[in-house]
Amino acid sequence: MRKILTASFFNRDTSIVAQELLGTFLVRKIGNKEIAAMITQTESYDGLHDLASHASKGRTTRTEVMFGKPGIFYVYLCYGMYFMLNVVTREYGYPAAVLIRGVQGYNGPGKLTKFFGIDKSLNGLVAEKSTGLWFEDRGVAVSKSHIQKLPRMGVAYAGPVWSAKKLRFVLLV
DNA sequence: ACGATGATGAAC
DNA sequence: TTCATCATCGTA
Repeated sequence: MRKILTASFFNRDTSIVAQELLGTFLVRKIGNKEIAAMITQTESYDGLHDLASHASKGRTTRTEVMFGKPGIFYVYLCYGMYFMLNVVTREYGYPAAVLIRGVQGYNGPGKLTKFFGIDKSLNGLVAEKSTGLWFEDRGVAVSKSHIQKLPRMGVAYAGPVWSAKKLRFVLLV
């Protein structure tokens, strides 16, 4: 079973999407080469009130895509070196996204984007086959007991309340 | 524990 | 136009 995830999958509660993304595959096609890896770690960033989210600063040139349609990519450069891959969730106009923090074999968001050849040119594009990067449900069953909930990483600046929230989801293998 | 390295947003 | 800040990683 191979089902490509579309807008209706992403147009839901952000932490539900973040959890259901675990066990699905991130697929990248460059030319006629196709690579895929199972997603094992995600983080949820939801709404203007979430101080850890870039969108908490409001609508800016950088955060604009987070207000966009569900199922588009939000890619940005971090620490001048690494690209971060996010997928926009919720309805158009509501700022929310899921950070793809790790796939099987490549933990760490900077490493996985390097491995998949992801850069800013994908920012704002729809996750579908024609883009060359999309999400696929390959029928891996993930039970709730195999999902670990932890605080998000590197978000101490968001203050004690928001940095403590368990919005990082890890798939136990 | 820390430096590399550059886009970003806010202040001036 | 300048400044502080950062959703990281590899080397110490």
